[in-house]
Amino acid sequence: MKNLTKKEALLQAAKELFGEYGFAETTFKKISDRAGVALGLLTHHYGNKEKLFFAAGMDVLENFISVLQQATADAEDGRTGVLSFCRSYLAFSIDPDTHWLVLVRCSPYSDMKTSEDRDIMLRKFEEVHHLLEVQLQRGMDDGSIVPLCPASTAQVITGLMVGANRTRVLTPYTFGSSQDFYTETLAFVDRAISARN
Amino acid sequence: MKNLTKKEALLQAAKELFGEYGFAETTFKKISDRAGVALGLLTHHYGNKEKLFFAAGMDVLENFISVLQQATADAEDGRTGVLSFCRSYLAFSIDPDTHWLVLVRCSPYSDMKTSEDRDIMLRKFEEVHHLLEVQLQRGMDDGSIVPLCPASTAQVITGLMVGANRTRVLTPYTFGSSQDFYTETLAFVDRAISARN
Amino acid sequence: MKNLTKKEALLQAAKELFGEYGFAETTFKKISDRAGVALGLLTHHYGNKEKLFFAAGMDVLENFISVLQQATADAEDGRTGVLSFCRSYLAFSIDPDTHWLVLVRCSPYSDMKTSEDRDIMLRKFEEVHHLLEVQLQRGMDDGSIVPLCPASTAQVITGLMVGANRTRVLTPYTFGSSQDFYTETLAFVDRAISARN
Amino acid sequence: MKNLTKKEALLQAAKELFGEYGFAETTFKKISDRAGVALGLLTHHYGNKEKLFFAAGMDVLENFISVLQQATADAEDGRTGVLSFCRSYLAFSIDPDTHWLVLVRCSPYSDMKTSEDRDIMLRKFEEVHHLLEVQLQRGMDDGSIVPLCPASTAQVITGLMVGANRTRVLTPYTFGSSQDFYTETLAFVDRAISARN
DNA sequence: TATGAATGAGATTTCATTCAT
DNA sequence: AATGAATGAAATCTCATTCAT
Repeated sequence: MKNLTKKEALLQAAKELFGEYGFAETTFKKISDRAGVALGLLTHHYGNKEKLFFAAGMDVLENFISVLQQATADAEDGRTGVLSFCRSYLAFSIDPDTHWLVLVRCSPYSDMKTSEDRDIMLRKFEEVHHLLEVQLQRGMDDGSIVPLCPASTAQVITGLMVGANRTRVLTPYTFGSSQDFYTETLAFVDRAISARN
Repeated sequence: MKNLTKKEALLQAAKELFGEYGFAETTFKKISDRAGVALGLLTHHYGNKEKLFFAAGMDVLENFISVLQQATADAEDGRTGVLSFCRSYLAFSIDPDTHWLVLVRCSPYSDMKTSEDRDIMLRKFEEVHHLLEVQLQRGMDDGSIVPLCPASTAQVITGLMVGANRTRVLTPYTFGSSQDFYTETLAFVDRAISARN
Repeated sequence: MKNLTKKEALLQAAKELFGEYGFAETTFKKISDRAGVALGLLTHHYGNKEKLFFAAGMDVLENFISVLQQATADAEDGRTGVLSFCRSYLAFSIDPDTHWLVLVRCSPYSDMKTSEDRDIMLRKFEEVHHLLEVQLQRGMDDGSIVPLCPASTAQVITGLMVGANRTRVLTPYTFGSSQDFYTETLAFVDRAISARN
Repeated sequence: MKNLTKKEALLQAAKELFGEYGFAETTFKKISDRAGVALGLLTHHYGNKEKLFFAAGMDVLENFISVLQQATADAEDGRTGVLSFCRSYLAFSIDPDTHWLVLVRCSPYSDMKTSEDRDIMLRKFEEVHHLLEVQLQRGMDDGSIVPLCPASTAQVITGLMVGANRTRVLTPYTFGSSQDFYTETLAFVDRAISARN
């Protein structure tokens, strides 16, 4: 765990702190202290605070996307693929090792001001939508999903993931175990898309 | 429009600026300038920046709740009530006069740090969940909605509203008219809850 | 001397410090310490360091111009007016109460980067050229000055003032008393312009 | 043009950047980037920023002096020598290949703080004065120049060069072609020193 | 209630210089 | 000679909040 370069240690600390305290409440000092690194190294390696913020988010996003790719690749039909996508999405978000919260805070669904860095993330995030859209189309083709518009339904389901996830990680509203809440969410999606026999 | 007390002018300016720029980027100076009012009046009337932020959000939230109350009260059955709730939610969010964005930024689904003010909003927001839950229960009673857990389903649907709304007001992802996107969202909800005959 | 507002005290300290140490070596801390005033007052009253720098210079420039106006107004003919202009210019520059050095450092003849503030000073400085030009024209009209182009000669003479003054206040090159050096300078100008009989 | 050692490339870049942006606005990074050379070489070869600044200036000054030597050596009498000195001074300053601006910024007539490096330049600059003084003395001896004090007149004329040059390269005040302005300047000098018959 | 000058802690960013490789 | 990561002091500027008027 100590075989990190100083640049990597900085990114690691950034993921922890931005996730925990958000952008505004996280200072250069906190980051460099936690990373055990000189203050000036932050701008030396990452240019400025915002770039580091998005670098941290992008790192999580890339891991996230590869998990989703795996999950959808293994599915036997479109409906299963969609549900597997959703299950992995939610599972990733509550895994303490993923630093999910950084991504919540700099994703396109957060309220950061637009910036060049944000635009890059915006485009990267479209890969997530695409993965879902592919499964929806596949489900319509194989008859496991009712007829619907794949593009906009992908947005609706992503929206549901975003909202359910925020309910879970930002609010105190999920009574019962979060497992239950996520199970309900999956059931909701299933009812909305699956072709009944 | 000019018959505002200075205190009201401050709240008005706060709704505009917090909505447009967020909490951190909005300063006392900007608010008092926009309101055309002395800087010191801000603490005088509202105590501090955070209290003003939540006062602005609460003002929007109260309007929001009364719109939702109206919408659900008029419904003929549970399913219609739920759909009416959702339609009003989304319509409110794109009405330029409601200052919806402030609420987005200080709602429980945003990533503000916890504080006394936030807790108040948290509790107020439960009225929204309650309105929806009532319609879900009603729909199960009158047979227009499939059997499900009203409490957690209310959370799931609220989550969907939150996510769909963020997609619409924060991201550039809604191709087609936003009307279309919101229509798809309502159809999605309907498929997930309505009892088919 | 103590009946200064804090804003005035800041300008006073700025004139002293910018004059003595130049722009780069003068810090907010030094200025506010010398003025006995809070650090933040500097941006509160003057916006930023550069604006304060030019405010200090403009203050000196305005005093300078009114001295030159007086000096030229009293002259009996054009040649005397020009010489009086030069004498006053040089005298002003070695009067310890005028804070001349600030002006040297932000005048158009210094090497500050262009900025909005600098442009204002640039235009103000043209009043100096104009005063001199008027006397040159007058001298040609009354026969005390040889025929020449008043506009460009005004620039040449101003240039000479700038250079002689810099020799005097920035370099160690003026052997003999500076009085002598300035006397030589005036004699030089006189030889270059006066109509001999 | 590419047959520069890294040390020379550094000096070249320094002349360009210090000339264009001044001392404070020029950073090690900009210099090493422009030179295409590692950052650390700067201190390695030149010790520190100030030494590099003056090394750049001294390089220009040495070229300058040899041009002036040539110009005065060729003159047929003292008056012609002085005018040739002035003409060469001004021509050198507008030749784009000489990097004149660096010298403007670190010459004794600029407002750099005193330092060991500056003292060296100060002494070197005296050679310029000396060249001029020699021609003045020669002109008095050969009768082409009116009786005057050579030492202080050399200072006055150098001052005029400094000021005229600054008018030309730092201010926007020279209307007409700069050629015209420099011609006027030479005529002014001539009137002030030449013995009329 | 109303004003805006005053405060100073704190944040980000810059950058000359060092040094291990 | 050459590299560029690393350091941390220092500078500018921001801004919520206080307070005298």
